Amino acid sequence: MARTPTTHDPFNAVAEPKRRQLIQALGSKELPVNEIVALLGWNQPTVSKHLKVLKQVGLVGERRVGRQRLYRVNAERLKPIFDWVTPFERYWTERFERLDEVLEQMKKKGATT
Amino acid sequence: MARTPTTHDPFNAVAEPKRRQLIQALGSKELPVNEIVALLGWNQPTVSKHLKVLKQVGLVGERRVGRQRLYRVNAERLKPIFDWVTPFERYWTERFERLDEVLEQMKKKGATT
DNA sequence: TTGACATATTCCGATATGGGAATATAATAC
DNA sequence: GTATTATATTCCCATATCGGAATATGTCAA
Repeated sequence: MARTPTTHDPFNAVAEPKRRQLIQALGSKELPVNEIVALLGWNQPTVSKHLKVLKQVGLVGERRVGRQRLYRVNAERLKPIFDWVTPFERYWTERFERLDEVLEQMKKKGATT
Repeated sequence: MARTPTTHDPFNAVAEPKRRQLIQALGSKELPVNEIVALLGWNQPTVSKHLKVLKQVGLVGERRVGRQRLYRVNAERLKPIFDWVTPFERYWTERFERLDEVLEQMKKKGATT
């Protein structure tokens, strides 16, 4: 067996740095390939190919208008990644402060020291 | 050029489903290869190989104790993924409710209608 | 039609992957 | 030293990948 295909799921699609850039560049805007090319400075086939992968995984949507194809991010498809990684947030965030908060609350309630 | 190597960054390392399972299985525990094998039901070389990749990217740490090697997750290395994906949360979460909250607040302040 | 513009596809090659099977290394016990 | 346990490494192979260059498709305009 080989590596999991890039089109298998959002995790694999987004492993490619350029594909992440692409998604970020799009943001909430809807852009024609044209402008993406200008924006990122890659050559057109490169952009089209990456868009194809992203479309196959459902990470972007496509709308045809005249000779153009307008692409937009389909953010919901990123949720699996978010959901998988979020539980680990507590290990690097100072949101251990939540614990501190609780302790602070208890102090207040207990009033005198 | 070929695909970005799995050992290049957390994104690529975690693209492999088994590697995600592995990380989840470890959680905050520290386990010897032994138990990981039992826990996941894969064969030992498979586990070792995946651990190797994860270690190279810094996603797990290793501690030697006797003949065993205890592995633990290095959660901070997941932060880049979290940071990249988090900005998109607003597109699928009902935390648009934040907006609603604000509007609600304004209503209250403005009192009458 | 012909041409120009917008985008997609094909062909190529170098490269790494992940699994299985077998084997190597390391550490402890006897 | 020898056996045993714990883990890592090597070899092999089918399979995708990404980029570049060239080319194909599609749509509008004159």
